[in-house]
Amino acid sequence: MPVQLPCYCATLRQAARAISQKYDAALRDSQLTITQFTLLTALAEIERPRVNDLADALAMDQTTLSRTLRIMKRDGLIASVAGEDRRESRWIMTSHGQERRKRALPRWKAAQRDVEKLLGPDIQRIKSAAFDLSTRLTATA
Amino acid sequence: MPVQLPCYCATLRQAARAISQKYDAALRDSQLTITQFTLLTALAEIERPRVNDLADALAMDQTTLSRTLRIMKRDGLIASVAGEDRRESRWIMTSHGQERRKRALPRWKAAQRDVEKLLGPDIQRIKSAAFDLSTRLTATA
DNA sequence: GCATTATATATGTATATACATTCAAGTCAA
DNA sequence: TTGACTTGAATGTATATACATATATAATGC
Repeated sequence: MPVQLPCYCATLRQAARAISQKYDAALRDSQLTITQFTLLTALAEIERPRVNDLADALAMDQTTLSRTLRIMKRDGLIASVAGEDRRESRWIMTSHGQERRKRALPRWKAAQRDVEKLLGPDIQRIKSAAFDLSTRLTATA
Repeated sequence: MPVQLPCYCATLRQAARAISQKYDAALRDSQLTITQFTLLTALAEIERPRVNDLADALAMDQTTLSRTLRIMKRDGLIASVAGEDRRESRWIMTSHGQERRKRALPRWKAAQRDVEKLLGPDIQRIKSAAFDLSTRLTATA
């Protein structure tokens, strides 16, 4: 059994690891990690974002995202297209990516429901508190 | 600015990333990551644990821990000693590890206080909810 | 005793993560 | 217009993470 730690960071990391394992397992058959699924979802909602737009929206480091995008491009899930500025490139989902996301969606939804059952109504509170924390921490950084 | 995502997993990962950056930055001068600091703290409290004891207590995968311990051993922070069973080894903090942890403690405490200020009393709720989640998720796994 | 099974840990491989730095391209001021 | 500065993204390097599997040792049943 896990032990109660005084450290907020360690406790949050614990929870993130545990929930990630659950979601990754749920998505395994769909050949997507939860990170990749999240990115595909972001691409479904943000119009031709640059790496930095995604980094901002997802509170991820640009260099982290850079490598993740490369992997997903290699696997044909996304593609980069030229922007106006020759430095930047814009990212879009390929049809292959769209298909895979579509197949993954019900599994993701099932995982969401499982977590809701597991935690009860607290889940909404913890989610908004977690979001608050990200927002405030990235703001002061 | 980060975007509100419906995914519990993505939101928790976001928060874990953000808070980890804060703690890692706070501990940088002490030459410890928050992961390593957490492990040293565990070694201060658990008597000669095996890898699996630590994995259980910290809700980490045994293979993950295996690599982290190797790094910390390489850096002289911890040492392994023989157990009764020839398969297992038991882990202890070295005096070097104790020193480094001692130096890191005030920085860690400062980070804790900062987070408390940033989130207010919600922090306790999110912490216990996060712990609940780990416990329940690892129980059903 | 020996084959089978169980347990403790490590390794191969792959993604996830981020800091420091580099590289390329755009902006702007003198 | 060119040199300084800024900005967008990638790379070098290192830790963090976990699944599948391997390895070594112990326990167990016959």
